[in-house]
Amino acid sequence: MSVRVRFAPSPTGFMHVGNARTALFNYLFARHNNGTFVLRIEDTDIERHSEEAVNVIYEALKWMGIEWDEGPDVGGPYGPYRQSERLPIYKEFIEKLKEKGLVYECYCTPEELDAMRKEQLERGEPPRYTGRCRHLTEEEKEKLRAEGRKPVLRFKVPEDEVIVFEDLVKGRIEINTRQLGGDFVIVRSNGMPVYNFVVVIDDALMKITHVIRGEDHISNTPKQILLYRALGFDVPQFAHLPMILGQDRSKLSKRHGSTSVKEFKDKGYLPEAFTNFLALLGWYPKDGKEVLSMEELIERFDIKDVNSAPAVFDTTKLNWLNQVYIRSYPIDKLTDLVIPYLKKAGFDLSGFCRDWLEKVVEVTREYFTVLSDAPVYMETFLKEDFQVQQEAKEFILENPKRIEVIKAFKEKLSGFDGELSQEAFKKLVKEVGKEVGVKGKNLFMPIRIGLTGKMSGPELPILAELLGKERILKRVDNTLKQIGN
RNA sequence: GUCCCCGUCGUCUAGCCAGGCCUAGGACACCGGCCUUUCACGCCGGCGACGCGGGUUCGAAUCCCGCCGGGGACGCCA
Repeated sequence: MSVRVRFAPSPTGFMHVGNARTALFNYLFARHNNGTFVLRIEDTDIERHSEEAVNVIYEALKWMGIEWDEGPDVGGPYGPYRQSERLPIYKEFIEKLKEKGLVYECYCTPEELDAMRKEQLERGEPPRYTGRCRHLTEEEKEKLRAEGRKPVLRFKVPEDEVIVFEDLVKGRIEINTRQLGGDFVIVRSNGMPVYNFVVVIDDALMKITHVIRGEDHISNTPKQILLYRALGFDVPQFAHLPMILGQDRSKLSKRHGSTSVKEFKDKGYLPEAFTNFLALLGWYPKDGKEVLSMEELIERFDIKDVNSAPAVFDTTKLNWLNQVYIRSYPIDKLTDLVIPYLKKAGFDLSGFCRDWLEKVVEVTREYFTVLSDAPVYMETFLKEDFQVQQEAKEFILENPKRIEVIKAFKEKLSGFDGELSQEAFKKLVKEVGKEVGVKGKNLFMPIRIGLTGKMSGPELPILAELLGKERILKRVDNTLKQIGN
């Protein structure tokens, strides 16, 4: 039987990194096994659902390089792929359970249930539904209905049975049905079926063979297995991924900082780096190679190698990976990605040709951690009226020879004719050094400051060649003016 | 409270199932050096962990028990 997995997010308006990793692991597992990756939208909670929110999911997956074989937009043989469109299907199976006598109507109100739970907790008991509506007579029901109560449908949980499943990540898990919290709701009073029920119908009908999801679903699994059995479906294999934790070791949430895929995209993380990083959260390749393309991830991925311990979400390594990818990215693609950040930072790029811009990206890329760093480092090339750094000013003022160097350099360059190649620039600097009688730091640093206003940056000759005579002259004047000469 | 899951360097992890090859390996971060007439890159080196206590064994990170710690779930959310 061929492998079929699914990613089933609910459209909340943002894609959490935990969900992103779940999607990725499902995808890697599917591709590694030549299986099918299904995208299903879990929107039974209609109030919150919006088309916009579904798009957020599409965008995030696409950005990460995850493609789905079946889904709401691309269709597939087991559609529809949106739970809100599957209501008639659910109805059919609800009827089946009714016929079998495995469900019953419960007229308890949310308030009553809350009170019950509270009491139980106070008595130190685990909160559970006591099953008090289990044996209501027709008359009693009629009476409750007359009060205006609308019933929910509850599934009868067997008394004392051990549900066992072999989790692909965690190993054997056994849970007694007594721990399930009593008969659970499968249809709300408004007629809408709940997650634990629809997920089973959908996974079964969509022929899902492996359910790969977060560890927080372990406690739902026995309930779902009960439903699979009740409906006569084959139970799929389960794989529960360890939780992703924040710095404080609690479940990662908004209060831990950036947790949505969009935020990482906007900060300027490359999708390759982000995906690579996520893959390493809870999984490790046998050969220990850590920088891996999607193809390489697919090749190596095995659900059995997934770690069962939770992982702290620490972006330090993501930063490193991003640098690695930035340095090896195709320069035209990288330039495309960098330009929006430059514009946002207020640079007018109309005066620069594409070719030149790419060259600048090439010599500055090794300084970026994230793409949003680009403006800071590229400013050196894009702006003539830069601010001279305080540290640089002080350095020049420390020794009168240093300002002399800048002036001599300006003089020499003004009289220079022709293409300012790297070689020509080097020669020029050498002559300045001789003239003023300095060398080393005292020669090079003033020139660097003259050109950039900074104490550090790319190699001078490369910088000079890319800038050209006119712009260098403007810069030197700018520096001189700020130092007070 | 009850049940479930988890516990190796600061972080991601290898090793654990099939005990000795582990004076516990790698990566990131950090620190130091080299390279470089700057910074960064790169290269080399360093720091740094088996939660605790018992047991089994000639031998335990690995097996068993207990404790402690962390997390998750107990919804008419998914």
